Amino acid sequence: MEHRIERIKKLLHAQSYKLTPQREATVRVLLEREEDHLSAEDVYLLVKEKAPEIGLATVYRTLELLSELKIVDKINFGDGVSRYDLRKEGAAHFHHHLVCMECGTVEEIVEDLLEDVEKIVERDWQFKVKDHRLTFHGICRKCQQKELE
Amino acid sequence: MEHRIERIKKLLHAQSYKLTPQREATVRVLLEREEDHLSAEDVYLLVKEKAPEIGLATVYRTLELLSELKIVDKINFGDGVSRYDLRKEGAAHFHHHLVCMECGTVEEIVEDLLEDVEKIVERDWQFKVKDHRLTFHGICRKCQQKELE
DNA sequence: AAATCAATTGAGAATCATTCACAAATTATA
DNA sequence: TATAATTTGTGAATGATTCTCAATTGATTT
Repeated sequence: MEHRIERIKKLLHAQSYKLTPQREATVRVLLEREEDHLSAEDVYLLVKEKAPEIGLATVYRTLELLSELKIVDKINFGDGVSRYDLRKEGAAHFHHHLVCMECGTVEEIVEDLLEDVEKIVERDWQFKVKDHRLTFHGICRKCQQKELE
Repeated sequence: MEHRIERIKKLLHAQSYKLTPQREATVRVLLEREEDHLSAEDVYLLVKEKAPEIGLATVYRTLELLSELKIVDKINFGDGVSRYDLRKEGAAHFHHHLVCMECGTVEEIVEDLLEDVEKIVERDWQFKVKDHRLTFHGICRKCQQKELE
């Protein structure tokens, strides 16, 4: 954990940003809840537990900054909120998501899976791919089992 | 065009919804601007040209309805607006998008491309895929050429 | 065609997420 | 420690979307 904070600190410093206590608290929340897909509001409430004086705008600003530095990815599952997701250590690409239409659970897929597709897109559309967003909507394992009962 | 309106009319009637003049005007705008990715506001302004009395809320309601009936897909490219995109005739799946990070242009890919990936997801994650969203972010052909100049 | 009932509409208010403005506080640096 | 630049908290402002509700429309039955 500390190691990852250090790395993020360096990334910020490289662009002459500071890792203020507020930013650190925000990053810690993201690290602790890495599996989740927190909205800015969610993050705000969790950070408030560590640093009650923090303001919502600061959380937004921090998330925006981390997003620009590609430390987190901003995603949108279609409910009117942006969610923020830490990039995996050293991952070149954004990971994928499985959103269950029944229960709303979001699973992550870290595997790339899109290498071939990207090659086709680059070749046939002459589009230089820098990043991607892939989300599957469907029924998760648990809900499939429930349906059988 | 008339043929597609008829088809949509039937889809609505099948769920006992009416194709009111306002809804028809909205659908016509979507058909005429099929290549674009219009926001609700965009649609509103265009519909207003045909039917000046229409209200913004009605456009939102219509788009929401068409979205539920899977006649249009609601997408979000990360600027705070939802965009609405007509499904291709008879397409089982949503098409993909190429968003240029330079100029913001959005190209469409109608080809499936994800068949193999979906098989893997269904097999390895036991997730029953119903739909997907795939967007590539990168540099379009035109902007690549500009960079060389 | 008139009566009826539910669906739909327009207008504006309300809500919600996000951004902005700005004075005060903090930080790194000289 | 003084200085300058960043960052912060607060509350107000914005912008997209939804809600409320009375009025209108549309289909259906007589």
